[in-house]
Amino acid sequence: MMDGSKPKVSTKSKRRQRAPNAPPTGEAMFAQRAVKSLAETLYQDLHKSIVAMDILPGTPLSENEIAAAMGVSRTPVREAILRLSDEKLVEVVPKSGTFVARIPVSALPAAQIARRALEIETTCAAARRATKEDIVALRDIISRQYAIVETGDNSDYHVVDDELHAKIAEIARLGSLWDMVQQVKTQIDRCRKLTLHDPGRKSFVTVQHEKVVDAIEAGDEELASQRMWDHIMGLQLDLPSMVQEYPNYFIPDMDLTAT
Amino acid sequence: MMDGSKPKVSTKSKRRQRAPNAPPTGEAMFAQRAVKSLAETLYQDLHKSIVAMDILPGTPLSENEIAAAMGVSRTPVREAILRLSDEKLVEVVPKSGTFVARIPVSALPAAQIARRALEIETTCAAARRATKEDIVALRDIISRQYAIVETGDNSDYHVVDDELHAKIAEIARLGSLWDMVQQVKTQIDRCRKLTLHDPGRKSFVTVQHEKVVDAIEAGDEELASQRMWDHIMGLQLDLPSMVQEYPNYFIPDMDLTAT
DNA sequence: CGGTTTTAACTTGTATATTAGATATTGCGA
DNA sequence: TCGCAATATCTAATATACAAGTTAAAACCG
Repeated sequence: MMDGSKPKVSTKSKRRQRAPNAPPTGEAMFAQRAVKSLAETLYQDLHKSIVAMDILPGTPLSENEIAAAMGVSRTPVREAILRLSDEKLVEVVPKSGTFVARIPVSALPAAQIARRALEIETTCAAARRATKEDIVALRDIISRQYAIVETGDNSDYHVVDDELHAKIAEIARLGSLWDMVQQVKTQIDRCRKLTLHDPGRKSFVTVQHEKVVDAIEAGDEELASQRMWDHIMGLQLDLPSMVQEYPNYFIPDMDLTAT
Repeated sequence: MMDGSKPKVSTKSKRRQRAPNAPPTGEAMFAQRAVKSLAETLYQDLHKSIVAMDILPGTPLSENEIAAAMGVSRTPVREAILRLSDEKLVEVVPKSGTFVARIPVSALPAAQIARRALEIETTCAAARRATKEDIVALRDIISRQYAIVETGDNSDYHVVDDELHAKIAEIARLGSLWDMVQQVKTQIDRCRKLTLHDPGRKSFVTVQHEKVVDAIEAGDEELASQRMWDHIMGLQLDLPSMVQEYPNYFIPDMDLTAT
């Protein structure tokens, strides 16, 4: 590199210099992320698999294996795993191994409480702000839920369920609260995959949804939040028996006999 | 790679084989993370600098520059930046640059609401569970706050402030809620750095803290949460004037004239 | 001199190589 | 057979190298 064959005079060394405190000006800022990075894709895939309990807690995840299996290098795999580690979906043990995270028992009641608090707030705000168009959108989602209940197709119900909650948050202009709910909800979702679901429950839940929307339409904050409360509290996990049945999937960091 | 010069007979290929669904058994699991990884250190440093507004929104962050300055490779720097990106503290524009994130205006009211909801929940639970020892610990923190108020040392007050809220969450056995609060609080904290603080305010806040603790000691959920509400709502940011004064530090993704 | 094109230097994204630590197996000695 | 030490081979952590894309300044042209 020390050769003297520079085409002309050395071009004054400093070329591109961005002014300090200059936000990006180029067009890349507006790109719609047409191509997801490999790391992003891998992250989404792994996230989905872990939350769906397709990969069970405790399962070793090898960066090398995944990289080889997906035909990419370790770097994007690693970046995906680090993100999952921040979300407590994998446990990285330095120099030793990476494992699908076991579910910390203590996180489950806390998650339920946090979710309840956030969704109540969201529901109240939605009841205050909802327009006629918003109500139409909500009822559309509910009708799609009823359609799924009819067909009995299990897989898609929770997606539309989430869609409703997301829409309520959007109406409340509190989308970021729904993002938080989604985060805390993941461990609960993983638990739910461990239990068989009452087939009549989906119908029951949809009716609950409808009642919430009724109250939002009426602008009755109190009633709407009460109904949302009932809806969320309706999901009760039998922790002790679950932990007993699948001890390897949990971190028993809480006394289950206590409150 | 196709050579046939394997040293001996291939040693039965499979050696170390970890049983499926086997959580880690080694001692590394219990290591107290004696040595923080470079990535972790860099993350903490950058996080601190950004939240303290030592690095202003819009400032370009070059992975190469940081790596060179710290005498490490790009890899740990990159991992730190990716984490900050997940927390919305930096904006990464692919193939273009990385910048200290501007503050999304819409996130601020939402953060306030989320924080309020979570801390109310925490305070109620703490009022139910607090023991005599817990109250002693809380009062100790408050006395340290008063000490800081006396000296007028600005820098450490917010640390002890956070300590109190963290302790309340710990008493409530809802530490994870405090973790969530800390996350949403960061953008608010960055804003607060932009405004001069009333020197009498610290004293006022400490009195509020004391009143909250009084209510917790009395086991009065209602009163405690009411006082916590007042305490949290006492912090009002004058968004319009802040955005006007520092337009480059904000993303104006919300109509400030509306509610 | 103004507008356009070229181009080189900068960016992050990904791939590969090296390093250092953890651990299950192995082999040895009692 | 049991306990223990040696070691091979796994792991994640870090370093380096390369590729693909962006952008601002320089070169060119009118």
